[in-house]
Order: sequence, then structure tokens, then C-alpha cells
Amino acid sequence: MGISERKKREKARRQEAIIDAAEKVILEKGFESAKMTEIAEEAELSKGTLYLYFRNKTALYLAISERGSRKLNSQFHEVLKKDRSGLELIRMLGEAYLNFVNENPIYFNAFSHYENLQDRTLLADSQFAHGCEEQAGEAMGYITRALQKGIDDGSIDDRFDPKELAVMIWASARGIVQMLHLQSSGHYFRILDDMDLNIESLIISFLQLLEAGMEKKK
Amino acid sequence: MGISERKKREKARRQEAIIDAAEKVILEKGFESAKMTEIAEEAELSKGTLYLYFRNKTALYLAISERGSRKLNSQFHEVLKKDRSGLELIRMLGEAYLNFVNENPIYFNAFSHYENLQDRTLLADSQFAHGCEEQAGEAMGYITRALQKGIDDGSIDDRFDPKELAVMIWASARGIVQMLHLQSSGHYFRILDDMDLNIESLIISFLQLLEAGMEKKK
DNA sequence: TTCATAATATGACTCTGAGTCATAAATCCG
DNA sequence: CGGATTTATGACTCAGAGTCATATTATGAA
Repeated sequence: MGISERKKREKARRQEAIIDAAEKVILEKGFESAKMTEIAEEAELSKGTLYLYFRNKTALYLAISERGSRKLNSQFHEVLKKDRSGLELIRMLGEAYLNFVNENPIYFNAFSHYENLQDRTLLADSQFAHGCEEQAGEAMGYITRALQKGIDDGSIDDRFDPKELAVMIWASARGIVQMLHLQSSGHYFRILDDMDLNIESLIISFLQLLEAGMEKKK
Repeated sequence: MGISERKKREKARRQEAIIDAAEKVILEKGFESAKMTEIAEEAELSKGTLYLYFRNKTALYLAISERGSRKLNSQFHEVLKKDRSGLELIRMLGEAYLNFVNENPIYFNAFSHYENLQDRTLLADSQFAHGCEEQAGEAMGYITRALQKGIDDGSIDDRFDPKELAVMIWASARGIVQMLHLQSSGHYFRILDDMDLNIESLIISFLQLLEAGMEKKK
């Protein structure tokens, strides 16, 4: 039936529009101070309508997180197309991650927000939480593929299990990128500033360190 | 004057007691669902009194975070006393961090909570936020010292700047430990479970990877 | 011991903001 | 067109953070 098809599309579109509005408000006020009423206003809807599309505020925030991970994965997807050695691909994935967080800090905040949720009932049965997990799995897939390529082409030592290595790289890169993110949002200013360290060069060194660890020993 | 001395001590002691109560409630209900009233009850005080000791709920949570980082640093301090090579010390610091988070997940949550705060006004002029930064700086100091020792005793390659390396290790270890923490609190279950990976062995591999990267090339 | 003053404690109250629901408007379809 | 169903509204409820007028307790001078 064509009508219910169209209705579904319209529903999806409105959902996206609400997420747009939420992002805009959050960008201005931050996650904590963004109010549902403001988001509704921004979306030119009433508060009640928001709740027809998102069970609660958390669901809306999870939706932002899911959108973010989708976007990040599409960057990763682009990288994997390149004709480079496995080791180079890993480096490029790292850079893509870094750029993504630099350019879209709001999504990184959304990720953290999602990960910090303690109330498991908010996650259960949430299509958005489900989507986030799915995207995370996909991201791992990209890293794993790059690593496998590296092992095959000899640029990465084959003593590693690519899946295990992928998780380590993913997690440690997350830590580094988080530090960058905190730095640029004013946190952690003392640690890094006192040390007179530049974060960009820090990341380059980190990639070098990882690479030195992964590289095939001659 | 002896009396104002005593009063100060009592004030500090009561503050600690409130933090104890807060930790207990949070342990049962999680950060999000812990209510000031419950914490007050647990501490056998009225809600209003809590606000004589902590400007707001965030300040109380920051105090927990500060206490956590103090405790972590005292573990680090113990490690640094050992008579081991620099590289071994780094490994032991990593293990101490891991154990700490395993045994005190609440503090790790408090750290994340602190780092995720977007509203800068909550951090400004907060003695607790200040304390957290101080502790973070101290933690960096421990790592830096271990690295310097490793460079001196030849277990770590001298092509690295120990301060820069310290930040990288700190940040990447944070990412790894965070993954462990999420895993054990039910999050991220798909990524790791689908992959049939054991987190303990993951961490060992991570340390090996780092060590391989840092080790002096012969 | 007595009393004024200051420091500390209390919980009823205010206020903000998330989430609900009775009602209204719009859309669908026979 | 008119009854049914779907979507939208915003006044309302309710929980919980934070406040404040009032009460209690401690202190030190007379």
C-alpha cells in the first residue's frame, strides 16, 4: 500500500528533522541545558509531538549518537576504498577519527553520553541503542579489515590476532581522541598546557608508537 | 585558636561522611537515580544540611571524583616504590589502574561524569574540580617518572619524550580500561562477545603492544 | 549561670523541566 | 459527506534540585 509507505517516509523525515533541531539546540546550550521545549520550538512542533517520535529525552540523544556513528562509519568506509598498505590504512582511519571528532564534537559528546548511561532500562528495547551497537560493530569491521590487509601485505606483524588488535586500537584511539576533545573543550587544560604539549603532534607520536609495536620485525 | 581548628576538622569529617553516604547510595542506584534526599537520609542529615557542605549535586559528585583520583594515585605511589625496570613499572602502573577500576567502578563512573560536564560554570571556582586536575597532574607525574627511569636504565627507547609518551599512555590506557568497564557493566556486549574475546587477555596484549613500541631497538 | 551572638541544622516551600493526557485538528476511506 | 483513525497540541502532573525562614546548638563575654 502506497499510503502507508509514504507515511513511513514522512515519519522518518520528521524524526530526522527533530534530530536536526536537537543538534542545533545542543550545539548552542550543551546536552545538559538543552530543554525538550526548546528543541520542540526549534523543530516548530509542540513538546507533546516530540514524544510521539521519541519515547523520552534519552531516546532522542541516543538517536543523535546513532547518527554520529553512522557518519563516522561512512568516513571509515571511504578510507577502506583507498589502495594503500594495511598499516597506512590504519593510520588513515586514525586520522579520519580524529578529524571527525574535531569537526563534530557534538557526536563525540553523544557517544560519551550513551556510554555513561547507567540506567539500563533506558537502553533496553531501544532501537537507537541497538543501532549504536550495530554501528560500533561495523566500525570494528573496518579496522579489522585494514589489519588483515596489513598482515597479508606484510606491513603488520602476523603474531597478532587482527580482531583482538582491532579492539585495542579502537579503545586506545578512543582514549586519545577523548583527550583531544576534552582539551579543545577547555577541560584538562592544566595537564597538557603545563607540559607545553601540542595535541596534534601527540597523536602523530601515538600512531608512530602503535605502528612501531605492530610493524613486522625484520 | 584551638576551637576553630577543631571546627575545621569536624567540617572536613562531616564532608567525608556525606561523600561516604553518597557513594553508598550511588552504588545501589547509580549516579542518575541517586537523589539528594536519599543521600541526606543515608548520612542522617537533612537535605538542607547537605547544601551547607556542597554547593550542589555536581559539587558532591566532583568530590567523589577527587577522592577516587586520590585513591588511584596512592596505588600509583606504591608501584613507584618498587625496585623494577622502567618498563616493568609502566606495566605495573597499567595493572594497578586496571585493578582499581575493577574494584572501584564507581570512581571510574565519577571520572567520566566529571569529564562529560559541559556546563563550565559548574566547574569554575570548584575546589573539587581543582583537586581533580591536581590529582590528574600527579598521576601524569608517576607515569613520567617511570618512563624516565626506563629511558635511563635502557628498557625504553630514548627516541621518545617521556612527558609526551606519558600522556599517550595515560590516554590510551584510559580508553582500554573504559572498554573493560563498559563491558563489565553490560554495555558493548555485542562487540566483544560476538568476537569471543576475553578482556583480560586483551589488556595483556595491549601492554605487549605498547611495550613493543617503546622498547629499545637493538 | 546567664545571655547575646554566631554557627549549624531543618524541612516546608519554590521552581524548573520531563513526561502525560484529554482534547482538537488533520487525514483516510467507504 | 461522515465516521474512524492517525497525528498534533499545550495545559497539567509530578519528581527532584535547590532555597530560606525558622529552630537548635555552640561559644564566649559579663
